[in-house]
Amino acid sequence: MDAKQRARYQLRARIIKALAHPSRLFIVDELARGERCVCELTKMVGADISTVSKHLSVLKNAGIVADERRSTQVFYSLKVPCLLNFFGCVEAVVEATAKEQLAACG
Amino acid sequence: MDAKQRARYQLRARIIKALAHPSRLFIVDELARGERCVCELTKMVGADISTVSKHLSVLKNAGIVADERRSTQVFYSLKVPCLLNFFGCVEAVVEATAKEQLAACG
DNA sequence: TGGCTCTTTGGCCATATCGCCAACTAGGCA
DNA sequence: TGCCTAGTTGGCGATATGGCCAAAGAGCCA
Repeated sequence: MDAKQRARYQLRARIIKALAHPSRLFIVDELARGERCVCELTKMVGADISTVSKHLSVLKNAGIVADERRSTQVFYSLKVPCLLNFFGCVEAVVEATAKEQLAACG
Repeated sequence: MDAKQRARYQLRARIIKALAHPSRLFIVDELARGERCVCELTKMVGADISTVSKHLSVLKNAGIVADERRSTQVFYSLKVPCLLNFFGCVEAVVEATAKEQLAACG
């Protein structure tokens, strides 16, 4: 792995890392249904608004969501719909793992 | 987000988290071409063998790779080929972000 | 301007991650 | 058995992450 290749994988990892948190996954799923303001997401996630705001900035910095201020509210939207296909795959891993554990238990 | 839903997103996040590291992404990419033993991956990654072994156990615990001992070597293989589609999407984010930055620079 | 709501940022602490070294285990072979 | 290579595990220090509270911005309206 040379320097160029390493830089490439670091970029990718940064994006995936941004998705690697339950609250952020939930937010992406929710934004897939349409734009939401921070206060709406805060209620749904059930955490402090500052925490949710930080999660949103992580997603924004990774290029996954976009933000738009309208009067006093900031609305976030999903920039990358193809991520949704990925979740199907992740779900497949979840199910496969669950099956293995069931099998292991007899 | 109720307890059931939260557990669901935690499972997904655990899998995504396992992918959220440059070396582990590289390993997954490499395993997509065929199985590799730890020593081969160690050479390619260019880190300590203990470090690579730990990365592999992270991927294994997430259900992403499988391991098989053959004599003194342990071969790892990819269990979830659909992840490769995901990388295409991640790459799209990388490129979109790069374009934005170029545009921002004029 | 002051006051209000919505949102972001800074600070702090607890916890998790990463990478190396060192020690240990597994299997092959003389 | 002893010795070798391949791999895993434990431990340590450095660094990053996640959550809350408190404080600061941003925009509206009186």
